[in-house]
Formats: sequence, C-alpha cells, structure tokens
Amino acid sequence: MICREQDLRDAVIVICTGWAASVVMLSDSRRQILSFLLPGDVLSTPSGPHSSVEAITHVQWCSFARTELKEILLNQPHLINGFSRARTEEKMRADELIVDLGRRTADERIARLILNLAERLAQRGMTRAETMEFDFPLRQHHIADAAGLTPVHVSKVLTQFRRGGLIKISDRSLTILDPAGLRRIADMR
Amino acid sequence: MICREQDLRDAVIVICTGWAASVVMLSDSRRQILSFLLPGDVLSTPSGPHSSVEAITHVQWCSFARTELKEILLNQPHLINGFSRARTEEKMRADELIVDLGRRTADERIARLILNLAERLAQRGMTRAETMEFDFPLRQHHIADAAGLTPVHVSKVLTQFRRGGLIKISDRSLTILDPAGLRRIADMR
DNA sequence: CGGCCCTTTGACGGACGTCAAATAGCGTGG
DNA sequence: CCACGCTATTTGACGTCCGTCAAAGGGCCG
Repeated sequence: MICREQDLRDAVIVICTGWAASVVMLSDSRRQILSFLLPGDVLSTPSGPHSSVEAITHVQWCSFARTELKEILLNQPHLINGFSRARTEEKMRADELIVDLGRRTADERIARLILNLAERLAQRGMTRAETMEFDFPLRQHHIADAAGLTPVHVSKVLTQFRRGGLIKISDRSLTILDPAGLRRIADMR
Repeated sequence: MICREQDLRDAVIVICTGWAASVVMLSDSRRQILSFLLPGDVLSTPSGPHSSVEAITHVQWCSFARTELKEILLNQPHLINGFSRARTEEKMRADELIVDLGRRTADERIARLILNLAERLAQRGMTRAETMEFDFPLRQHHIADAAGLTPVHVSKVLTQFRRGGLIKISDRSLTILDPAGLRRIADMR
C-alpha cells in the first residue's frame, strides 16, 4: 500500500494512474496529508522526516533518481521549464493549504478541497456530466487528514453539505449539485 | 512598508538585511503569514493571489526579473544547484508549516516557531550567548498570523512560557532559557 | 452468518476565539 | 519634562467550533 518511504530524498515520483497522497505522520497517531497526487502529478520535492507516499486507489507510477534526472535536465535544458513549472505548482498548492489550515473553518476547508479536486480532475479530462461528476475514491479519514480535522467532524460537514443539496456522494463518485453554493462556502467569510 | 505586490510573479526576491514576511490576505481581515524571510532568504516561488511581502524591520533586498534569471542560469548551469536548493528548502518549510497548522496545538506551534527562528538565525551567526539569545522584532500579531491563532491567544501562551521559565522576551530580544523544555513542548504529544 | 471497516449521530468536553477593559510602551508636541 | 494619543500587550469572562467518546447502523467479503 505504501509506494515509498522517505527516501524520496533520492527520487522524483510521477503518478501515471490512480490517486495517491503525500503523508506526514507524527509520533502519536496524528497524520497530515500534504497533497493528493493525481495522474500526471510530479512529487519533485523531498518531504521532511516521517513522510511517505501512500496509494489511495491502485496506482501506477514512475520514479527517477535525482542524479539521473539532473543529467537529463543538463543535457536537454528545454525540459527544465516543465520541471520548474511542476515545482512552482507544488509550492503554490502548499501555500494555499497553509492558508486553509491556518485561517479557514472546517466547512471552507472541505468545500475548497472538493472544488480543487474537481478542477484538477477537469483539467485532466477525468470528469463527467459537464465536469461536475467524478470518481471519488477518498475515504472520510483522507479528507480529515488533508483538512486537519477528525473523521467524525468531516462526516458531519459532508452530511450537512448533502442535506443542503450542495453535493451528492454515492458509489465512490461525487457530484457537485450546486457549484455556486459550494463556491460561496469556499470563498466566503 | 510593503516591499512587493503580487507581481512577484515576475521577480525573485532576495533578502539582504532585516526581517520580512510573505503574507496572504483574505477578503475579510484574516491574514496568514506563509514564511518569515531572514537575511539570505530567497523568495523564489510566486505566491497566489492577494499575497505580498511585508517588511517587519527595515529591510534591504534585491529583486531579479525571472526572465533575466532564467538566462543567467542557462549560461551558468553551476548556479542552478543553489537556486534549486533554495526552492527545495522553501517547499520543505511550507510542508512543515502545513503539519503544524493541521495537526499541532497552539503551544506546539509557537514553541516550534521560536525554535525554528533560533535555528535559522544561528545558521546565519545572528545569535548571541551560546546561540540562545537573538533579536526578536516580531509583534505578537506576527506570531498569530504565522501560527494561525489570534493575538490574544498568543499572548496567553507566551506568558505561560515565560512563567514556566522557558523563554524571556525583553527589549525586542528573545532568550531561550530552557531549550530542552521548549523542545519537549514542540515535539511532544 | 459474522467480522471488519466505514459512516452516522448524539452527548459532552476542551482548545481557542471574541469581547471588553485595564495596563504598558512609545513617540510627538507642547 | 510632562501630557497626550496611539498601538501593543495582558487579563478575565464567556462563547463557539471542533474533538472525544460511545453506540448504532451499513456495506463488503469471507
């Protein structure tokens, strides 16, 4: 189930198929998900201690040794741009997550998580029904670990969203029924 | 007081002198500090919307146009390593902050913030008295915005630290009186 | 049928936020 | 040198959001 130990110090990982998560574990049982990794995503930066990459669905991935990669990039400098863009996007996502965790409520965090995933999946052509329905393999504990919450509270917020007619979840698939409403929650306050 | 608007899209900033902060502001008055910038620090990644770099003390800095920088790096590939390391460190700090904000208590966050700053200042030779005393220009609202807390709560935690004999703050200077105790709070739970 | 994990729900508690008032610094101008 | 006005910090009372604990379904697979 675990793709890699913290020895992604020496490797860059590219997800080809499926969903994965970059996870940090603390001494007790607390966990924090740094990012969800979708097909095409690059994990270019070594994460700190006690971090790993965990598969959420079945995953296919590639792994490049950093030394190797450095040579490739030196020989073919036109590839640097793409790699640099991947790192930039990683960092910008991390910065957004910092703001979410530092300054937003549980409802905002979860709404934004859903909208972010929807957008990233849409970019990859992995959505259906006018981009508002998509495969959703996450368990609530994944959402909890990504949003800095407990599974119990995630459950409460999600059922509240469901009762508000904002989303529908069934059969490992999520539908955004009221995009405007969800965005209002995500941006507001 | 503000060094740069969000048009650090086009520039890379290097701090030469003083303390600064990379800040994101939300629609209401909520603020989140992404990182404190010390002398020698590089802000290589464009932060998202509503972000800026604010001076905390008097600051001297350099700014490189990205296009320019790209040329320099293409012509002198041996400089790429250093730039890449700066980006990696930025990302690792961001990841640590994500874990702090997502999964740690107020005490842990503040203890870790203090220890992190102490370590970074020690690396720069900016500490005194066996590396446990250093200039500390931060206001409590800076700490609050960095740790995702309110200034009121920061005040309570800091006086608790002071009463516990862990730190001493006076005259814009901070002394870590009990490094082991502070580290115990920072790592624990 | 029987475990096992996931999710839901409710009662309760705790960490942190909000509000408000008092105090302390600190620069400015008289 | 002192009066003042501003901002930062401290402190306490109280409220809220989210966590904890526990119990009760559901879904899935052997």
